[in-house]
Amino acid sequence: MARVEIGQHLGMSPATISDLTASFLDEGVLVAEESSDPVPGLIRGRPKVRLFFADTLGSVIGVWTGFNRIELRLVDSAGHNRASRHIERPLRNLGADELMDVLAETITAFARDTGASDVKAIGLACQGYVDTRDGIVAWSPVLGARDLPLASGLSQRLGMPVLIENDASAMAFAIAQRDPALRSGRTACLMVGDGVGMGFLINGELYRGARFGGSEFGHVRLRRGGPQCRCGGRGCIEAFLADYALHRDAQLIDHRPAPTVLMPGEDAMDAIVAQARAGDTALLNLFREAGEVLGDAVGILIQTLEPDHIVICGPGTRAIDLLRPSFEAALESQTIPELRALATIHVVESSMDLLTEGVVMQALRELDLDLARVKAA
Amino acid sequence: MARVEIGQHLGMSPATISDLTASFLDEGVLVAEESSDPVPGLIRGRPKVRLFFADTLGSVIGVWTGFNRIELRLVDSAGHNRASRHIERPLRNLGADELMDVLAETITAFARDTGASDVKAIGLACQGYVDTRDGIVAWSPVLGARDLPLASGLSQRLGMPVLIENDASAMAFAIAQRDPALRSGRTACLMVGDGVGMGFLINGELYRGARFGGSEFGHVRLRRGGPQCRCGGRGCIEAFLADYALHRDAQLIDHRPAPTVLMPGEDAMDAIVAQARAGDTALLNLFREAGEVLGDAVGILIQTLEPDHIVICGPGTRAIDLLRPSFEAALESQTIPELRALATIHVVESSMDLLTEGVVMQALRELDLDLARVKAA
DNA sequence: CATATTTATTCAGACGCCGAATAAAACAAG
DNA sequence: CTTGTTTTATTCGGCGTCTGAATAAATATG
Repeated sequence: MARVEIGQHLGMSPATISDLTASFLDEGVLVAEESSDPVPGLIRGRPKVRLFFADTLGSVIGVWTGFNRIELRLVDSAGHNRASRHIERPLRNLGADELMDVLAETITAFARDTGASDVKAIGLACQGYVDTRDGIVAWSPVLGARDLPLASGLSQRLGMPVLIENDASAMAFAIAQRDPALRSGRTACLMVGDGVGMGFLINGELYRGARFGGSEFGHVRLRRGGPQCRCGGRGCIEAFLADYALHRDAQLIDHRPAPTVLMPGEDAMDAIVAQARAGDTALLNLFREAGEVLGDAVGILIQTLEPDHIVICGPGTRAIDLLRPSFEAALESQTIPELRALATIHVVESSMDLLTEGVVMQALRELDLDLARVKAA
Repeated sequence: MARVEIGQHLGMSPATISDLTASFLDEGVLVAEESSDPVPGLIRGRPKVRLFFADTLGSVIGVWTGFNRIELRLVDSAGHNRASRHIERPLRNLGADELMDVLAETITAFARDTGASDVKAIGLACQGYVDTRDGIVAWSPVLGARDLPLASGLSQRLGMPVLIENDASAMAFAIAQRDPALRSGRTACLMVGDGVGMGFLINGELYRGARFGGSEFGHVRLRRGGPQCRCGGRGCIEAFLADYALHRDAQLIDHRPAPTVLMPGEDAMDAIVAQARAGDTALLNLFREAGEVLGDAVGILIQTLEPDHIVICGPGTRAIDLLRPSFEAALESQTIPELRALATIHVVESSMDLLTEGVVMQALRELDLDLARVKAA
């Protein structure tokens, strides 16, 4: 954050950083820290002056569209969280126009209610395969539509640039921004929640596939003839680990009819976990199997990508204690020890509101790469 | 190859290329094409003069160590193949020193016999997880030893730099050098032969994992409790598709005892394929299952990495006609159509001697990145 | 032979970055 | 209070890379 530190990060001399930052300071894009350190301790020498982005350059709204929920967050140009909100609203099977109308209205209402008059861009994270270059949702387990031009549609309605991103990718990015260790080397971030997604980072940058999207790792088939998945297939990783899958299978154990609501709420999931922790063997078995699938999944990632870091995150980590024994057994039974030893496994109990932070940061980065480069340091 | 083309590839102006190449031409590193095009056709304007690397700058020997075979190739600095040889020699379970002695002697004899007195470096491709930075074979299904410092050991014996590489990575690199389309975007190259390996290229550069190695995708477990694999596990992709696996299972069908030789020769494999093509239902079943596993494997790659290109190569392609129906069915049944459509699937009937070409090119690239940059264009 | 077309080279200049010197801002010691 | 030490920031001359414009070179067309 201080000029010297920026230089070290970027491998450039302090002189260069002074040159570059001078113009930004003149323009008011950056501001220098006012106060000196209150208790600088035993450090000698001229104190470093940290630089921050000004908070007057406009703000960005980050949005996550879940299965039956919308999360919103307003962030100013200094990166400060100004407001956030979540709304219960089923989005499944809306028509394309209807969906975009609902999203545009929700975003407009959020901006109005929070008094945000300087919104410059929208970052939107959603489930499925997202073409981040053209702003198209190519495929989604939630939205019925395929090849939906979501970014242009929203951009037209809102009159500002809209960037869309896969939700697991946004989460991966957010988590890596919090932990510098995850920004070096290869980090595979498995998000378990509404579904299962994977964001993959190489040296802090999101891996992009053939159509500038991320991975659909959650729909890798692990068990032939396994349980039904939202994607229409059977035996996908998601069909064992996602909230809807655990909830459905828990209902089936109780011989209750298949649940009418496809996506359970947070409290329904908490109840299942509590019942399992209390010793319900049938439920424990369910989590044991889920842990095994998680171990198989992480094993595939390790054998295929040799990552430095594996992150398991999202609401699904609420039951990590129940998953862990079978997870570790499955992982060990199918990975080469030398490779397994290379990857450190992190469990990050992140909630979905971290995700909106990620999509905002990614949007800022895309919108102004020069600024982002300085910020990244 | 002509200056203008190099500039277009590197995104630089022709002026810059002239500057850069001028010094190389003076030093004799590059040579300009003498003859004008014999039949330039209907092209107007001053004809382009192509530049080549001189063939007098020394040569490189590329080596592949298989299960019971060593392939050698001598390439001069212009990239011309000067000589090649293969030797039947079981390498399994040799001690570390013994193995390196054998390799050093084989390479020395090859250089002597071919009159190559200007060998500047060795590129060596082998199976297993290779730390390409430190030149260490961290794990290998062939060599018993683990964390074997193969590069330094051979370098000491031969008195020249030795670069080692995973064999599937080397093959991927070689194939991509032949087809420019594979050098843009993401290319996953699945090599089926002695074992199953995968080389992954991003924009023509080999993907490197946490320890600067490639993937061990062949040892992803696809079928719990499946057949025995060389790695000690069960149900790995390799345990269905590799030559040794097909040969073993073919023997078992005939109620013959398990074969004593672990790795069958090319003619033994050809015999099995011929028998299957003649209509042997049990063998056809074997290939059907192998094709299914191949489809599952490619499905995982597509869902995880969203590659632009999938290449299936290596000796195992000899039976691609037998694999294809079940391969395509398995692939279709478990991939999201939008993602599957992004990846074009190439079957390249490459033999292992292409591999030595790849490891030489990779070695040249590592040894002199500046030259390689020009050559890549 | 003039014209068009494409390739290659020359040259002055822009741009980014750096090293060394210098200035600035703190603390420590006498 | 003065001097020295330490670390941060800025200034400035200069080096190296690359570029655009102009020019030269080499071929085909009419």
